[in-house]
Amino acid sequence: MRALPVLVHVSAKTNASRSSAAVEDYLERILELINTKGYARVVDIATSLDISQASVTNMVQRLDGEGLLKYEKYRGLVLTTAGETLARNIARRHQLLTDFLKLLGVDERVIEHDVEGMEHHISPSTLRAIETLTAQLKRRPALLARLR
Amino acid sequence: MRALPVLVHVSAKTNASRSSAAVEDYLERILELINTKGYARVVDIATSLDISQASVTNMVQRLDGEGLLKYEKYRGLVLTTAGETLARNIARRHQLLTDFLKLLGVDERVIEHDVEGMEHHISPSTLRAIETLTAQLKRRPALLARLR
DNA sequence: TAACTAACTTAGTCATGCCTAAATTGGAAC
DNA sequence: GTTCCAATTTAGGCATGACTAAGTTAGTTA
Repeated sequence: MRALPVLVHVSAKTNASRSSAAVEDYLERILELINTKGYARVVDIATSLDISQASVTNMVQRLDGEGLLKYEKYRGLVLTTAGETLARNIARRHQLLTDFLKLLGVDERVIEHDVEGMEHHISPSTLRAIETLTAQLKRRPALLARLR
Repeated sequence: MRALPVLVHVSAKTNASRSSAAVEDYLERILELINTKGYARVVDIATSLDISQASVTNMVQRLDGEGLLKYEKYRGLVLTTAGETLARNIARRHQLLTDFLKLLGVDERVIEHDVEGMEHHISPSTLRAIETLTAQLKRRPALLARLR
């Protein structure tokens, strides 16, 4: 009697768990819209990200397929628990990076540009390191003064 | 007699001057290969970047078109002055970011991954700020010790 | 309830940057 | 000089994520 074959190491990462930069941008903005306006329609997302409504419809359908939000044609969308958790993490990362660069005296416009580019490529451990550094810097005004 | 119309602010950025992440990756690696092996063939670049030779041929032809290197079919390539200058700047940025994260105690593997992702999105002014910060940190062992 | 219109969806296209498979080139060895 | 073969190029394709144009939906207003 042979042992049954066993699936070793069943994908620790599901398809949905590795999100692209575009997916992260959408989720981040959707959460922000919901927090400020109370809702996020296709047209709101499109305006906010400065892309076409058609592109947003496509992506929103995809995010629904990935279980990050619930979407009903013509009716609107809400983030799922998974989607909201992910969006919050993305937003937090964005905020931490912004705070860090602010501390260094980088110009606001440049901060926005750079953070939007960088944020999708920063690992949790790097983020933690920057968080720690930021905290330490905040209590060293003398050092901060030297950074300009 | 009317004044002639004048073109104000003639594009400070030529087409070639805004390089994509892919272009930067290629230039960076080509310079590195030339510095270590003395040359950079299509096959070397392909192996080093872990992409196909066909893709490298395409990109190399494009970089030639953009004036960043001189390429002769089947014969090889050399960086132009513009290409080498750009490549050096990219390499320097890469090094600065690596040094910075090293100082924070981030794991080498993570540094490599994150720097490769981030480097294409960092403005000169942000880079300068990080450079200054790194220099200051280097002379504060007590503070550095706290970052772990 | 019929028309209007903002919001939305569908269909088809494009650029980037990668791929594989199938030629082609040219230097080395015979 | 032929043959061989590693390096290279060409041709054709694919995924992502954007676009425009054209058609659909549904809430509002007359």
